[in-house]
Amino acid sequence: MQKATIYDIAAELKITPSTVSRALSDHPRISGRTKRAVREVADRLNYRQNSVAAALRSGKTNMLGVVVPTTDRSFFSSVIRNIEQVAVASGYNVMITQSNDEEELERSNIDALLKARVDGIIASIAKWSNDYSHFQQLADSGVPLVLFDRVAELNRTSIVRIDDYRGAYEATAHLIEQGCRRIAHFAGQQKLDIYQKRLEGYQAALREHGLPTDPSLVHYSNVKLEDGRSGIKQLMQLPDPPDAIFAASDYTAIGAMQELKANGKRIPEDVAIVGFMNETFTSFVEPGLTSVDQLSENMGKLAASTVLEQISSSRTFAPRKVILTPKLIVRGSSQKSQISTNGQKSISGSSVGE
Amino acid sequence: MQKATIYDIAAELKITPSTVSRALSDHPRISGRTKRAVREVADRLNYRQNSVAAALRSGKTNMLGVVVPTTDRSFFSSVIRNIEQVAVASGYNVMITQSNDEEELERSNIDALLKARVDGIIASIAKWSNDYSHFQQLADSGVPLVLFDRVAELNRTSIVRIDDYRGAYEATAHLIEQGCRRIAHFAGQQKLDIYQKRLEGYQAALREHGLPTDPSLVHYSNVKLEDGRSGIKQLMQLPDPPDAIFAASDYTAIGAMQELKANGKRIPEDVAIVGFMNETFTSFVEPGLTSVDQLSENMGKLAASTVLEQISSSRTFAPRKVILTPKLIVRGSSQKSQISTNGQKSISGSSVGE
DNA sequence: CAAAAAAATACAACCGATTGCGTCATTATA
DNA sequence: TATAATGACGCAATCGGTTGTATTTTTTTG
Repeated sequence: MQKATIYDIAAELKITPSTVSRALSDHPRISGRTKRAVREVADRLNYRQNSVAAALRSGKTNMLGVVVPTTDRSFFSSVIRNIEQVAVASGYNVMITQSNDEEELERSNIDALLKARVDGIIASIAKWSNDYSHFQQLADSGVPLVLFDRVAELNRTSIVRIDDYRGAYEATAHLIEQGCRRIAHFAGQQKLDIYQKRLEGYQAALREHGLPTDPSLVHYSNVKLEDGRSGIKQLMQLPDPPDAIFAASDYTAIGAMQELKANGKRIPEDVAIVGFMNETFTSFVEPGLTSVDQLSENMGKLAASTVLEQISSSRTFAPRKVILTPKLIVRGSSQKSQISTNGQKSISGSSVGE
Repeated sequence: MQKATIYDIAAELKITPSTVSRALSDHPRISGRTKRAVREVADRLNYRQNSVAAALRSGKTNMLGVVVPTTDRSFFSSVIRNIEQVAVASGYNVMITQSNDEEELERSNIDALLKARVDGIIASIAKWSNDYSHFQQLADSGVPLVLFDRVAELNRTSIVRIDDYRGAYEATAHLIEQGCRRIAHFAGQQKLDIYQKRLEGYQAALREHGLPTDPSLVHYSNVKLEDGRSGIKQLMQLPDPPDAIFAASDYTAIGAMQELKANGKRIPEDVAIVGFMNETFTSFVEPGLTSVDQLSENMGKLAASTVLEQISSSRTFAPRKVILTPKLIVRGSSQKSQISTNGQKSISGSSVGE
């Protein structure tokens, strides 16, 4: 039993395929009687439109391509989840590809998406990509492109990100408010803009609160859990060890927390900690890890709606920069003064502009 | 600047599109000289095959469809990650859809995948699906179908799952070995086979170790975190409260852990806990949560390779049942006797059969 | 009731590859 | 040298819809 086509329906009703096609898409110039008849037969034959054929002729696949470093980090999977929801609501499907943070895979993923003729692409740049020419080419070739979180300033490219600077600033300021005076920073790959901004926000907060910015308190790494542990080992050997840590990633923060505990340090009394990302587990550890929430849901939804807009207004579209204001979720790991007991105090807000 | 087609290449070289097509696909009956010339022009024109057109003609899209309840649970996102890896290695792309555990969305997702003419489908059944006819139809219509984790026994359908019974049995037996005698079970929706099997494994372990199976110790829920908390509240009011919990989900286990701590109970001394799923956070909480690992990586890889095989051996394929043996990851939450200090003791193995 | 206007449907090209088969040019064989 | 056997490529149909335009049918109008 082959799949039914519009030709089968047309033959059965002794009308032409074009009429069937129009009837199915509710074209105004087809009579109600014909439409009903067509739908009836279509149902009976279990007809399902062949989107491949439709895409070939119409030039629209109704597919969105997504390139992320990996799907199994809760931040990315949450973004994906929300992209998919928005896409489906607009009749689009989503193709997911992973770069494993490698430039080569990133390139070949883009290639595959281009071959599949997706209508638009949403991506977050691989950690080890040195060169963004593949993205720039993409954008220049007219494919709507939206970068999120790990972005780069490219022509014809929209961006959805959080204000990393501000997130870092607020996190650091929060630690200062809690009475911390020697605050260390676990920084990420400075190649990525997000980690640069976080470092800058951290430094600015120190300066504006009249604290010195001691370079020996900044520890650079790949922000994995182990990096947090080794970072602490180093820092604790300083003549004047830190009384707080602001980590650019929750994983590093957790590693730091584990190592500190192993050394008998109390958190937050001896060392307060703030992470970044607000991963699921932050609320499960003890004490709860204060963290900067990246608004993955909004990010996914905005990335999707932006690329959809860009698709529909094809030529005349001005790339959009959306910068969300992250939200500091305060938990036990940083709360020296017991101001609130519910364990969640937050600064928030979000802005969309230029 | 329009996208280049094989016609453009053909025109430039004064040969026919069919020759170009064959040259690009390295057809043996095209001369090396022509192939080189074609590739050179293709590169220069930045040609990229239009897979939509190729798919229409050849009847193969080289796309796999995936239906999961959600992408933002680490188990599913890990499976997805591995599916994608295997798929890409074989020249396939992956379309992801989410059912949100709803039957209606699950149906419409399948519909979308069918319209897109994916070559095969990998799915994990939605929690609230009462009726699996949409999957059976799918399989009957000849689309290669592989179900994983949350499976159902359907015709023409391959299955990749873990031995939930055994996982539960080992988990429970482990608790018994640790000296626990009143072991409660936080069970999931019995509609789903996986939760039934876990309950059965739990009961079997009790029986075979000469322990009574007390129905009041089994608490049914949707296995969310809150269900763990409320479950504990109930159980602790029993005249003879449990000294151990085997939860069908890590989330419930965490909830239980939190509630127990809030009541001043020590873990594992007063109450030992074992979860199921081995989510990332299990190693971050304190004490570490002993859990049954579901081998998400293997599951993803096997699901993908199975559906790929099924695609290539289309007609003659006998559905395969793959049952993986889960692995109990022992951590602090269940370790009363301090046998090993590394915090990880495990039973393991994996079998492929039937 | 004939002509004009509107409504409904038919015709046919097209999207960009793939592929079975036919054809011509070479080379090998007798 | 005539003929068979290869090799290399061209021809044209095809996949299943979509869509601009032509045509027929129906309704409206004078």
